[in-house]
Amino acid sequence: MTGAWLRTGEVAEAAGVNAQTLRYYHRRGLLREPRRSNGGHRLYPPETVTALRVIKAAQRLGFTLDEVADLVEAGGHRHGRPDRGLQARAVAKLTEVEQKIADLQTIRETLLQAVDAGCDDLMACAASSCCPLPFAELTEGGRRADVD
Amino acid sequence: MTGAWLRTGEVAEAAGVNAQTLRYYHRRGLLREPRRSNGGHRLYPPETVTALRVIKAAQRLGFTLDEVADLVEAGGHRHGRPDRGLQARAVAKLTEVEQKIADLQTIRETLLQAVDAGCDDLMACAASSCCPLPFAELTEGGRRADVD
DNA sequence: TTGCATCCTGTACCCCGGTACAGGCTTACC
DNA sequence: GGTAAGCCTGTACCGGGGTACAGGATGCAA
Repeated sequence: MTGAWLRTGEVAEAAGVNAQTLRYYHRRGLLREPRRSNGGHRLYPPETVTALRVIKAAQRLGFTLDEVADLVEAGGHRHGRPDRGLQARAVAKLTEVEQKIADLQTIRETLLQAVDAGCDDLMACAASSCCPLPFAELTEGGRRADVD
Repeated sequence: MTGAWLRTGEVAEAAGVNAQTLRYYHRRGLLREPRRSNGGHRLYPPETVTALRVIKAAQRLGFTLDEVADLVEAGGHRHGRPDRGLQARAVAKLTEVEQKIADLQTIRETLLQAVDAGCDDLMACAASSCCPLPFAELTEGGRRADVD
């Protein structure tokens, strides 16, 4: 089973990422360093392409690269750990995503109101209070802004 | 009318921002440079606090600082320009926000499916295709990812 | 006048997810 | 064995929105 090793560029192209990104993921601990040729060139097993697709999928689901690194790690040595990573983390991420959707919907409402009100100069509106824009600090009265 | 000038720290505190942020906004063209004391200290009119609140409100609505700078500028010399900035831009931003909501809802669905399916190791799932996660490139078949 | 808080400028740094470049070595093919 | 494409390393840079720090000048009150 020595016929299928892939070089950096081949892996990158197959997974649809930049070759530099591979090195970056090694640095970030998302990919293990593969074996090397005598001359020092990396030689990847074909599964690496799958690993990259997994990483990209997780990113699309809103996980940061640090979180992805955790997930991969958790998947790796999940040999009887009580952790059971993926489920719990997916649920947590789901909550985050739902919060973000709610936030954006608030923003949407506000924009709609602003358009309806037809105001045309922010400073003038702020002065005359004709405008429904939330000039007061939302971040103190409502939910915290430092969360996202 | 010379009793109400505010110093940098006073403005910053009244508006709930860091004093350094004021300098940053000057650099970005979001605030005009105010008058100075003999010694070179900035002396702001009280409206500056309102201006800062407006900027923060616009940010909360999803405008970037560059966009806010445009909006402020447009509001300022809107003396017969055909531009009529705020309305058009608010509508455009509304579209963006709605797109983001739609994207997040797709992500939400996918996460829900992943949780339902109960898979626990990304790599294993990717290999066995038991898992409903979109490991293939969504970004090519579906909507473009370079938009946001 | 002295002392301390505040302010000034310029510059560097932070996070995040990469991307680019320089200068040199390896591999693959003819 | 020559040559071009590809790969190696280290380092610097991008954008977005700030924050921090150094070293010096001012402002204000006692």
